Amino acid sequence: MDIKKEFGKRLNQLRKDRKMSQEKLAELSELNRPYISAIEQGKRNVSLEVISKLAQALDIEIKQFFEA
Amino acid sequence: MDIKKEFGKRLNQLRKDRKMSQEKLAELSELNRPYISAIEQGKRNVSLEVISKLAQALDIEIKQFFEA
DNA sequence: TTGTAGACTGCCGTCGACA
DNA sequence: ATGTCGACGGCAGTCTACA
Repeated sequence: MDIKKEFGKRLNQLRKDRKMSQEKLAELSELNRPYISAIEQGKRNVSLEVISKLAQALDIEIKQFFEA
Repeated sequence: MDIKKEFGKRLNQLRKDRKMSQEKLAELSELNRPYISAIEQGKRNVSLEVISKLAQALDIEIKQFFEA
């Protein structure tokens, strides 16, 4: 499957596991909410720095985005 | 350390482990050589699709970029 | 073989607004 | 709480060329 869609699904999963809203994730990651929405739908080709910010916000290591 | 620098160092390490030139890596990943050079020096904020291409070229999984 | 420069196109990431 | 739109500035990624 497309890497963007995979990443988006994983992000959505990790966020929901934490019962966190897109709004809250946007705040913690210092990104904006519509952008988080698009990422979770696999519409955006996010950069390393965005991946890093999201990992920090979710309190995980980057590699966890790419593990089952 | 800065995530871009970390990624660059790791890419350089993985490439050299395989005794591969930047030129060859550029060819396999369908990127261009000057760009590979900049990435390895931590100057570029690469995207998910580029990370994916580099992983394929090196025949590794993406998570290996983010493991020690 | 690698680093660097300049110029270019397209898209990332932002923001306000509406459903 | 989430999806979507439109407009925008800045930078990702390309290419040629030279050290």
